[in-house]
Amino acid sequence: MNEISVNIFKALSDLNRLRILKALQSRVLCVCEIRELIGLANSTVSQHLSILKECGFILESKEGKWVNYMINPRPSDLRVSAILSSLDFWINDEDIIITDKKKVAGLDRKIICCS
Amino acid sequence: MNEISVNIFKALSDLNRLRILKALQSRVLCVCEIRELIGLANSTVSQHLSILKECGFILESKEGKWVNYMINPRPSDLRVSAILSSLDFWINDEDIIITDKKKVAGLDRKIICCS
DNA sequence: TTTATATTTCGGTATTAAACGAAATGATAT
DNA sequence: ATATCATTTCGTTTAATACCGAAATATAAA
Repeated sequence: MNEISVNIFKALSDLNRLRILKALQSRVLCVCEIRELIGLANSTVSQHLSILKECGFILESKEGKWVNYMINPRPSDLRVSAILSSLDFWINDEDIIITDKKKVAGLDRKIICCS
Repeated sequence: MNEISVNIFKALSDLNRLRILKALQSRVLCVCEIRELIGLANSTVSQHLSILKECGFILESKEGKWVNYMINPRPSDLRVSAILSSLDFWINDEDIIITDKKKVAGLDRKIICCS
């Protein structure tokens, strides 16, 4: 990855991307589930995910027709891993993120998708 | 300041602001000196400084007709102080920042200003 | 193979942020 | 008080980013 510092901060400079990172801290999510949580179009969510992926914050893995996204457990960039290993320190004061946390538990892709 | 996380990352998501932070790591600078280093208009530099100041990254102090800017030695936000106390860890891979470091030493407000 | 579902890519619009110069402000010196 | 210089604020233009819907792609099921 070898991202330059400004790109790392740019990736973190959008509230919706911070919401996604924090949601993925709870568990693996597919695009549909994230769209449901955040309330943006699928295509927009996909775009945000690709920015986070590009910097090494998250990984994707295919499972049938779904694409699962998860926090990268072993980022090559030390700054990215520093952020990820202390996510609660860096991101904790936005009301919406606290609300999201509760909602993530109730998300079920069997219900959300296929609609 | 009690800044929310996304604002902190937004403040860091511009290369010119990172350049300013790193330059202030070397020493206190006035707006003219920073304008000379970065190559932007005074008004633009002033705007960048106010964004960094708003988040608590830097402090200003007036000295005659000059306004000196410096790294905030005691930021109230833990995230801001975490960034500032490890600036070399967070910001170190942009070529221009390495170039800037050499130039800062040669800046002299007596020569730069008053022109 | 056709159909259905999930995701990504593309093209375009809307919002946000960066940049400038000019005018206004603040401070010092004449 | 007037002039000068550093800085900030204001109004505007330009560039970057966020967003959407439609079309394209990929996988799975019928």
